[in-house]
Amino acid sequence: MDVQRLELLRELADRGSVTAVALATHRTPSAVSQQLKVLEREAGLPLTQRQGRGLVLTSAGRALARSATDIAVSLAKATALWDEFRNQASGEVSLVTFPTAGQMLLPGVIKHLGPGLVLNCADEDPELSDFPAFTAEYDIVLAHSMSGQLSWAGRGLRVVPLMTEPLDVGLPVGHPLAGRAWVAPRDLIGETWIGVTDGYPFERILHAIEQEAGARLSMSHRFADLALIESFVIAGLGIALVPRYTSGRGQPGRLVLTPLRGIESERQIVALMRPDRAERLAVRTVIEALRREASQVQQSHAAT
Amino acid sequence: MDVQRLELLRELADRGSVTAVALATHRTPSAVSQQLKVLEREAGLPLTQRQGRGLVLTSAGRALARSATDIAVSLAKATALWDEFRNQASGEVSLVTFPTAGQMLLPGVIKHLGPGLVLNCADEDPELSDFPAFTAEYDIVLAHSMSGQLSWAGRGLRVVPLMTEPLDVGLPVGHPLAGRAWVAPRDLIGETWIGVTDGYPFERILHAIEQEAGARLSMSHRFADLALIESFVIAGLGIALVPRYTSGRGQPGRLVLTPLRGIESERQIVALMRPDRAERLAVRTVIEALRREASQVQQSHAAT
DNA sequence: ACGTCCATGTAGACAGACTAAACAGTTCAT
DNA sequence: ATGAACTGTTTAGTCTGTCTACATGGACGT
Repeated sequence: MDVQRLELLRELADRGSVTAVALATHRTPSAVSQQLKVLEREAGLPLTQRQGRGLVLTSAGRALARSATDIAVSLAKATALWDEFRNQASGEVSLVTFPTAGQMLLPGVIKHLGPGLVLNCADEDPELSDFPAFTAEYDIVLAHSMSGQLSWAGRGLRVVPLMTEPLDVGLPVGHPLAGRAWVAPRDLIGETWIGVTDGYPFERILHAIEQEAGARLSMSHRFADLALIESFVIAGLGIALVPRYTSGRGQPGRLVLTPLRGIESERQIVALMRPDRAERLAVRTVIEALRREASQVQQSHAAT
Repeated sequence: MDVQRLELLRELADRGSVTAVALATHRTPSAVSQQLKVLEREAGLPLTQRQGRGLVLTSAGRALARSATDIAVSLAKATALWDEFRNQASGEVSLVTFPTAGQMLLPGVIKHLGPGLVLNCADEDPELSDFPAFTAEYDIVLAHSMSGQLSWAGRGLRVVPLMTEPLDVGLPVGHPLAGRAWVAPRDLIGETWIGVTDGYPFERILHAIEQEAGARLSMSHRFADLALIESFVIAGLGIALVPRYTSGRGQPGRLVLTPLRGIESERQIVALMRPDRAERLAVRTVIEALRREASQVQQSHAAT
């Protein structure tokens, strides 16, 4: 029962193909296949099964892969303890984010990171992305979900809530509602909306508004990029739901954010991690920095 | 941070010398030394330190060895889960016992053990033995202690209580006290005692009797072997404290066991294990059998 | 039927952990 | 004081095991 081999099985469970595992672990597919074969012989019963041209785990294989995760976690815990002992958060940490969260949090985080800790960031369009899948590739995945709704529970991932960001109604200067301290769903009937592509949390809130107001909303466009949506709103082509902390940066003063009452209108920004990676000291350090930065952003907005 | 190397460090912590580790792991001392050197280089700071002609762990080394134990435990847990999955308790289990407990429990345990599980037993004289030290060599160590008093707490060992066995006063047939249902400490003043060698739990009870009765006891001999003590008692050379469930087998009917009241007179029989070994399915199975057997012995004596 | 995508065999190269033997320091006895 | 016996370490060389490179054999889509 070699740990390395078990790790390979776990990777197979995460990535779904021998080739992907080989790529991720800097090996040839042949090597992976051979090691899995040895593991299977040691285990005493089939762990994998051919399906089409691919390979899937048997129930036994999944069970063993779960155990492999436990081992990986306790191994990571041990090395983290060791790093604490020497108090140095070693190594590199990789991170993916969706654009707005990255813009809001990452610059501040990277500035306050100690030396010897390298944070490699990347961004990924949220519309077409399966956030949990990225945890195989990156140490930390910044994702968003509706409040209360844990879309990715039960996959065995570590979920750390970072902040909840209100979603306001974005209005152009001069709009009839632009002077109001807040608006209710019924105020919004008859407006033209700039929508976002499917899969966004915004979507559900719009439906909730429709439900509450008792009328359908007219949706004129569908964009993924926030800056694009904002420019349309500013141009008077419609109104939109926009995240409070990350809106209006491009053209300050020309977009009016108005809170929406009567509906819980917010998105939750969380960090997703594979449990073993979550234990690494370097990763935990970054997570801590993210939480500090998030609460700071929230406070600075509450003050104004 | 290789697991095998960490395991070696852990063994060093347990056994205290490179040679001992080499012997236990079927390697040459050279191999052990080399691997420890590699580990030290990986760890980044000294783990061992020469002391005299031996080698001791630094505080850093001890810390890392502790982590290594955690890893070993979770690894053992995983393989145990796997064995459960295939429901077969694989492999061999080694056990040491002091003579009386072995005589009382082991035959019954071995009889009811399933196939494919081999139990290797050995006995060790309890007088000169440091029970915890045997956990390095054997999977299960049967040890005894005074009730309530955990002589071997805090060493990071798993302790499973098996039974508490009363210690009665052994009298020869025809002794003035032999007809009594029970005796109190004051009844025992003036008797000549057959003692046991130092370190035995018996010792403390004798002291307690002295304290309670307010008089010193005269001790004529000191033996380790129970059968020898019994034969002296039967010969009328003195009386002795003997464990209730394992006495009088050699010459039935010639030794009278009389309960001692007014003093807690019992010994606790426990199983000692290294935490990682305690997780193995085969080991857990044996422990379960031991507990069953122990409670059965206790019940059968309570019935008479 | 073809090329493409998989996983898997086979042969050989390479790395790393081992043994054997010589070495160096400490302890203890004579 | 000196040698014998014990530590752990170094060196050189062997060997096991994991890797790569290349070839093979199915499964899918066109």
